[in-house]
Amino acid sequence: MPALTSTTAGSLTSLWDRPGYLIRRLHQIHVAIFLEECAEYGITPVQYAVMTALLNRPSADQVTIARDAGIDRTNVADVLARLEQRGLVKRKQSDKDRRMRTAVLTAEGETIAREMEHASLRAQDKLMAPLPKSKQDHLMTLMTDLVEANNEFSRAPAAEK
Amino acid sequence: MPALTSTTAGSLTSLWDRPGYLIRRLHQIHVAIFLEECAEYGITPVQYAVMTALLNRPSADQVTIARDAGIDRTNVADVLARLEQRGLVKRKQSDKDRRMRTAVLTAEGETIAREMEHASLRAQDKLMAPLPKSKQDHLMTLMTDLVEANNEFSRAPAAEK
DNA sequence: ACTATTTCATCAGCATACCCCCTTTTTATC
DNA sequence: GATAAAAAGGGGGTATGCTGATGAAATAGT
Repeated sequence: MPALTSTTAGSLTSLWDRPGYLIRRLHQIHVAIFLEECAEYGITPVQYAVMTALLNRPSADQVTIARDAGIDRTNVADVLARLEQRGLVKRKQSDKDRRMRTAVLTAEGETIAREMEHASLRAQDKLMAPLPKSKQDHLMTLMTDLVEANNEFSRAPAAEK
Repeated sequence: MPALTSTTAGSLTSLWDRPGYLIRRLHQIHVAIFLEECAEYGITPVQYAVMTALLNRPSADQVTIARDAGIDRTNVADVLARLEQRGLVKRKQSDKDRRMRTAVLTAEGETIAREMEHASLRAQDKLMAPLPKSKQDHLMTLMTDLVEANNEFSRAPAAEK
């Protein structure tokens, strides 16, 4: 570790030496850029993740969506409720297991999800632009390794790739 | 693993290829680990960032704290209110500028802030442990570069190191 | 078949994080 | 000195993310 320079008896640490700080700031920045680039759709990053999960696996139940998108179960229900209110998603009770509520994208929801790919790619590019391509790839690899290795520590452990 | 392969024309992207997804997950995981390691103190990562900022710069006003800690200024007010309620922080109106409310750590707040350094370092180590030291440093460098370069895009642009 | 456990969903509650708008106070400009 | 612009703080509102509790339904073990 970069050696948290202890200046006084109480070692005043710079926040910039803390991985948690950098991760939090990176998250803030990504959300800000995403919302800006996708403003015309009024869709948040998490909503987009849920819609992508539904694109890949239609009629999934909420637990499956949570695992696919790496989102907390209780939060998935809230997100789906908002998407349903906007007419982008339809939910119904499963016939096989009446505890489950499955969700599918509506025609409009699917259209938006597919259209948003361009905007979301713009947001990615804008976020990563300060790094040269090789370093972008390196960063992706490092983050992937870290997320995979620590996956179980989160309340919302994701399904594998 | 189920391998969500792209089945139709619409190039279904795996969430794992998106930097935003990895950053969000990394953030989730860090928060979870931090809360676990620091459970005895009942302090959140953001609260700890604010307390660190106050350790480095006592009697700062809320805007300065926001810039030091990289937190939205409306949020800083909420965080300070909670810390004040717990007796870890004291706020008062500035004499020089009566618009400002300055904050200082109480004796208890300062004690906790200093004691928590060990727990927070444990959390850092646990988060970064899956990577060898050299890659940890590399990741820190890449994240720092990205945050510095994109700093202005965030709603809460931080002060420089 | 019956009980015990697990699983899925929801609700209430707290903390973060941001937005917009408003009031108060300070500073800048004329 | 009056007025305009800027800055600090707050309130209200929305979305995310987690915890804990409750209830309903399915499954496992006996």
